[in-house]
Amino acid sequence: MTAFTEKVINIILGIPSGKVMTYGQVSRIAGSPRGARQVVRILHGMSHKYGLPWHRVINAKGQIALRNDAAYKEQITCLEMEGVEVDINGEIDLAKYQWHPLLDPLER
DNA sequence: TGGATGACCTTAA
DNA sequence: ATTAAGGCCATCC
Repeated sequence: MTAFTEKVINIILGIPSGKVMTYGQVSRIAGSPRGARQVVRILHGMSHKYGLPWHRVINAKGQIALRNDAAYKEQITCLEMEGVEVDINGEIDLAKYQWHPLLDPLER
């Protein structure tokens, strides 16, 4: 387990209900500008074991990155249950629901 | 065009 | 076999 992974996990765990974050944002805060894919990997692979709120992490477009899988619908259900308005196409209003963890010098 | 993004695939322990 | 870390490149705007 690397510091990067821990950071990512910590960030994800820090996302409150009703809020979401993007891969790029998480990866940037974690310290890797190009590490979005690792965030993806961590979510996909480790969330299952660690019980991370993977459903609160979406892509930078404000949409569900998943396809029409069961997980896709599951994520929408979870998000709506938390109060996040999810469009029929899986689009989420980042302006309202994107979570800003701390003051990030790297972000923005 | 160029830059940012990514729900994977591969290798290592 | 399982679990974790790492990355480069195609795709979209």
